[in-house]
Amino acid sequence: MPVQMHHPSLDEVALSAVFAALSDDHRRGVVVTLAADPDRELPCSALSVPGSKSTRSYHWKVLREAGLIVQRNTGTGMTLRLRAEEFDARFPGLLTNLLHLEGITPAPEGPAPEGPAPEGPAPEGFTEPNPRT
Amino acid sequence: MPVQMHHPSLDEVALSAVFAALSDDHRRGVVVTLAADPDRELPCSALSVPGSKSTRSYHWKVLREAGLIVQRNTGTGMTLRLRAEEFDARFPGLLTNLLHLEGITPAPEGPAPEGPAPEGPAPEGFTEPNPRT
DNA sequence: ACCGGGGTACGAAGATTTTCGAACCACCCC
DNA sequence: GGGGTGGTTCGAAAATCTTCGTACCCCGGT
Repeated sequence: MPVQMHHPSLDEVALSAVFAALSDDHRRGVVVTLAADPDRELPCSALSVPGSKSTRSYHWKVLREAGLIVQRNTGTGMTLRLRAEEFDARFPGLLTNLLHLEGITPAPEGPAPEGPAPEGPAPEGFTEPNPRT
Repeated sequence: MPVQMHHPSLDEVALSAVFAALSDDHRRGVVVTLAADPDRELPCSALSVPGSKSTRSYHWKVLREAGLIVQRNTGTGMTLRLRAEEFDARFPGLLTNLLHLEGITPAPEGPAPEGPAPEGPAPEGFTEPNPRT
């Protein structure tokens, strides 16, 4: 009924909701597409989610309630915008990592051409959190 | 029936399956608990997943089919081991990021106390993938 | 003012996930 | 070898997620 629907504050969204939202290929595709856009905002007519009007609307809702997008009303039509900064503040690195996994941004670690840095926290591999205390 | 059940190869698991597996609090708890262990392996009697025997077994199966764990038979009882290296090779950074989000490992970027490095790829914030080409 | 495009909310039907009990299997210990 | 412990699998029941049609709303154009 309101011309502006409800968007949760980022600290009331649970990690479970985020993973659930991202576990669907179409929804994940929307996030990736938005992230790849310079404005991180696109008319939802530009997003490739199959199904009827109501089905598409349902998916926007899931993404909205996971804190991933804002839906904005633009007279005719509507746009989806990725809540990139807010989201990254709440779940640091998640979005960034998703884009790496989807190949949108290059992996942070190509094979280092020279000069390995055995000092400092190497940002690659799976560094054990608790190396045998 | 076999004494050793089927574990998928990592490159036949889809990102969707991983997110679906991690969207459950109990299952995510298992992954985090295993990751916090120095051996990344624990008897499944040590994991805190509520429910009947069959329910617990069902959750191991979901995690197994997401490529997250290996189930090993130890005479009496059974252990779950996190497939950390393999998994990280297939989905780089995902596990690492999860541990940060769950507060198991410190965030890679505290507020740098001194000497900001405006050069080089800053590993924080949500760096735009495609800054307005 | 009416119409049409684009969207949301609400049920209901269909598909998938989660839970459980029962049947069964493998191993250890007495 | 028999019994108990710890686990898997198979259905079936319950809960949840997904899809869709319908009703309704808002806005812009004619």
